[in-house]
Amino acid sequence: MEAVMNLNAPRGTRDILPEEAERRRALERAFADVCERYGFGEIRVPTFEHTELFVRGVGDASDIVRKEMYTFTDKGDRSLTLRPEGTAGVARAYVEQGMSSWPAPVKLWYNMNMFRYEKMQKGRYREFWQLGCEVFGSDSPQADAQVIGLLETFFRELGLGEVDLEINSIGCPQCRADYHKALRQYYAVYVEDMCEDCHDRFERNPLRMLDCKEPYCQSLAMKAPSQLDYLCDECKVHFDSVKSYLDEMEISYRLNSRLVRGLDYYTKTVFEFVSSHVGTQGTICGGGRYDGLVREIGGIDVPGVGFALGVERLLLELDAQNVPFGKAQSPDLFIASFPSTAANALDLAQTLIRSGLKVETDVMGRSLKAQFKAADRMEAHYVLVLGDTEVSISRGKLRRLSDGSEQDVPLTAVGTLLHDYRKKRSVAEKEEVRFEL
RNA sequence: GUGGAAUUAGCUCAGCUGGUUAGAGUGCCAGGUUGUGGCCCUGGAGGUCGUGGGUUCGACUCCCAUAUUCCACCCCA
Repeated sequence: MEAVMNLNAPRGTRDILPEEAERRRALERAFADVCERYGFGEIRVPTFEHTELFVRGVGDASDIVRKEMYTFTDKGDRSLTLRPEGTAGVARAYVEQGMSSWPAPVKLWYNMNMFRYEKMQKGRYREFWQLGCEVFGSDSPQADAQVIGLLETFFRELGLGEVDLEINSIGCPQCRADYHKALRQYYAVYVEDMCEDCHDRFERNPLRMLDCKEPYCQSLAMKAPSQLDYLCDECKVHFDSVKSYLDEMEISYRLNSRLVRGLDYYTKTVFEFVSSHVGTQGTICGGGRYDGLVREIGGIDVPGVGFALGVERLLLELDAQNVPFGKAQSPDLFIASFPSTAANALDLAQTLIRSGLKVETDVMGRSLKAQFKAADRMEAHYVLVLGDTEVSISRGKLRRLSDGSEQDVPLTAVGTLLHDYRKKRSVAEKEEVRFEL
């Protein structure tokens, strides 16, 4: 009966250790910074919402709602669901907080964890993080172009290359209905011979038949009618404008008439940033316009456009492209001490750290030699040996680990010197030149 | 949800067709002069071989279950 404790993190969840946390923090900061420059404000919404919100918002035809939600009943007998995506919750907040009376457009960004009950693969987790933006209140193609522009800026500032932008328009409910009809008409004669999944898709969501991987289905998809030919005038003009704005901003994109979104709320513009490095989960970022969403969840008729960016996939991509990003900074100084000077070391470290430096001291009672090894391992820039002599004359030798050079300095000058060194380092880094001291 | 592969020291992995005290590299700790790192040398700690059953004289090696990961679908960030 006594079961052995399962020490594994639950399937699809993971521990984020300091090294990765550091990179994430850098990523999140960069994103927040770009968003603020584009005039977006941060929003944080609850981790769980009433299940009904996602069923209505994301759509009961979507896979997310049909089989991937973490739904539970609380003690008040309410059905709640851990958010599987961000937009529905943000849209709910928009309605509940009366943001429709704010000066339009309302531009929000978020950084939140999401939960989807899915089978694991690289770059696909049951708890994962998304960075996202939403623009409420503008039906202008300028808004579509601006969120894409924001992403382009973000990727550029990260130093990320080799991600492709794909765009498409899936029209509005009216012209999409026409297109669905046309698709069904086209597929009707073949459907018997198509794969099992496509039988289901034919009934539920014919758009999906277009990106089926089965050879036969794919051959049919090649000749299937294109959504773009069925766009109504308004949707067509909108899409053309989006494209021309992108052209104007010199953002390259690939038209993909078979690009579909997994969530039901999308209208008109849809887009993805894809990479070839993340395995089958090549989509790093997905987004689009969702003009019907706010009304669908019970608000007024407000247009919206936004995107969600997968943090784990972006990190994989940064790794794959060897983008140096968010590396922890090494200590400015390691203070080596002896039992008799431990207190002095702590005190000096305290002072220097308060001045803004990163300083390490030994708390393992190690030999001097071992302290040097430790300092070397953490790539400290300098080591100061603080022994009885140094304490009594208030001077010490500051040793630079990169070349072993030492200089004799008053202890009171150490802080200033190190700040000075640090400044020179950062300047050198910026100009990508070697610096001499 | 479907199909397949993997799981042995902190990490990356050996371990032949089941046979005595389970290995390497790396990392970690310590020593190689009594106050000085990176190289080198030596030593040490660390594994109930994912977990639970079963077959067997005997299982890390075979069988079953379960957990986790990975791959292909599905789908998505």
